[in-house]
Amino acid sequence: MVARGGYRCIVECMKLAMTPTGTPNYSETAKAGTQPAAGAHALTPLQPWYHTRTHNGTQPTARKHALTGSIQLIGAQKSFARNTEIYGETEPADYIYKVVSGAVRTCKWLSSGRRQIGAFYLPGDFFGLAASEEHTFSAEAITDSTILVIRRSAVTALAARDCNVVRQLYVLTTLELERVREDRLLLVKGARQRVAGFLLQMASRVPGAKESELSMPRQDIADYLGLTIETVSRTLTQLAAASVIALRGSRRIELRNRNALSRLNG
Amino acid sequence: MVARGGYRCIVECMKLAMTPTGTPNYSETAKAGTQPAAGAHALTPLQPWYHTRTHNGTQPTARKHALTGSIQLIGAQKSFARNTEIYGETEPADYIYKVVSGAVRTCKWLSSGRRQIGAFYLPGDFFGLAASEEHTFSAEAITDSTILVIRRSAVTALAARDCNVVRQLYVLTTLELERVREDRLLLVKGARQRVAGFLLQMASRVPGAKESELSMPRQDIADYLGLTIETVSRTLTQLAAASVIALRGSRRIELRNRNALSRLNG
DNA sequence: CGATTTGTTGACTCTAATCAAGCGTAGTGG
DNA sequence: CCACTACGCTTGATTAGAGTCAACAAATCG
Repeated sequence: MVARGGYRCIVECMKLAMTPTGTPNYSETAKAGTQPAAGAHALTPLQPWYHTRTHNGTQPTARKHALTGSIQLIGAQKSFARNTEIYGETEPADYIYKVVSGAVRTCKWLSSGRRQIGAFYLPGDFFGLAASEEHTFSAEAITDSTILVIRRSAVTALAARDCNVVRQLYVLTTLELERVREDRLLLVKGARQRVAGFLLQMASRVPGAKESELSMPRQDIADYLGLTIETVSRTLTQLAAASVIALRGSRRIELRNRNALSRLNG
Repeated sequence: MVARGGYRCIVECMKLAMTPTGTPNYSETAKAGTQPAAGAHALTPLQPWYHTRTHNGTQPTARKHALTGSIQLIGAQKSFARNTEIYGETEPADYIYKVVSGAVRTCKWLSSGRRQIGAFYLPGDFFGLAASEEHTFSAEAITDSTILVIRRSAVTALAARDCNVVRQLYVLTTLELERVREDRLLLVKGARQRVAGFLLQMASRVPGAKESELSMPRQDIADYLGLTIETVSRTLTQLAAASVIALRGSRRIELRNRNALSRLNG
């Protein structure tokens, strides 16, 4: 293993490109999916795009609305075990993905040996929406996950016929852009602020309230925030000492004082 | 003035919202623009989206191709003096913008009094493409600039009729997303790496080669990289001492050894 | 149950922030 | 035209904060 905390389990059989038939041999068992009312939102009308606020995480489910309906139907579900690669950093971007259950991280290896995590994706989130024909990040399952895998060419074909598909892709990308921009701000702050911001971010994305179940280990948080695992651990301990949060086992964190967190994040 | 290096020149007459006629009273003098062949790219066909590589800055002009043609025509040019605000952080996002000449920064004020710069925009670049109906960053002219100002509602109307417009917006946003993602990586590295990465980034974006004319002052670079002005200055001095770069006046920097910079950036 | 991974804590180091002068150029007015 | 001022930039000394190395504790897995 090259560096601490990294996984490179290259499971060849999971690579998605080029099955003989042109269609991946995934079990098409159409499970209902965990997210509520998939397909219920039909095609968004034109004007309301700009009214889909993400902003301060006040609408945690905003990203889950778009690209439902038709696109959902052309995908196939696939299971990925913990720490297995969904796609590699330089693989052709032939598919787009949607998390049905579990959690996914996208990451990149810096030549320094450090791993950087680009984003976390939770149930309902799309990922793999790349600009180029090659991925610039790799994607890995954090926990055992079920992923909806959608052929990009199918989406493209759909888009050629149905303009609303393009529109939905646009909305999706725009929201992601907004999120990444906001996210970038985290990294210019101190360790306490980064951790505080991260906790708020995650809390705003899960439907449940106070008790936040983080699906990722400390190392992932560290690599996401550009900190070391030690600093993350220490900071969490500090926050717990100040009873801003409470640690209930390593993955379960209760936010006892969001205002204090927001103030820190400021 | 609140903090060092900040400008908040709120020139009311420059605010873009709500002129009585519904059209801003900008001089419609259709200057040819500085970028070559604006409008020459017509409407991009469907498939080639994914072949528009940005990747390692090998195609610095990639972002300048899209959204030409029809959309260009519905905009009006407007001049902004150095350090004036183009739009504010919470203003309604009624317009989108394209840099014709000059340079623009988008920024945000953190409650700590620090200013964070989100991005720099150079001639040919679009900015103000927000997801929500309100801007989350403000935009300011770094130098005296000419900006193409386009009513968002006009774009929306166009998009309703012409599907290709949506497609172009999508491409534009996708490229921006890719860029921001890449950019985020810079901020997890050390000071030397950040500065090196920044220099390469800027160099890849201007058409000319070795001699890079940075349009922004040190403070802007610092706020962009999440460093202090002192650290930026010191780092540049160091790089110059190692003759990786050469400083010719504070804004003019020659890259003498790109390989070394890339290695640093890695 | 032992073995291995994952998380916490401590001591020390090193990098970048902070505080504080000093320099150089550009612009202004006598 | 030159002195004066202002601003942007550089440099130095010190400090705070995160990284590193190392040991240990806790949780998880087979």
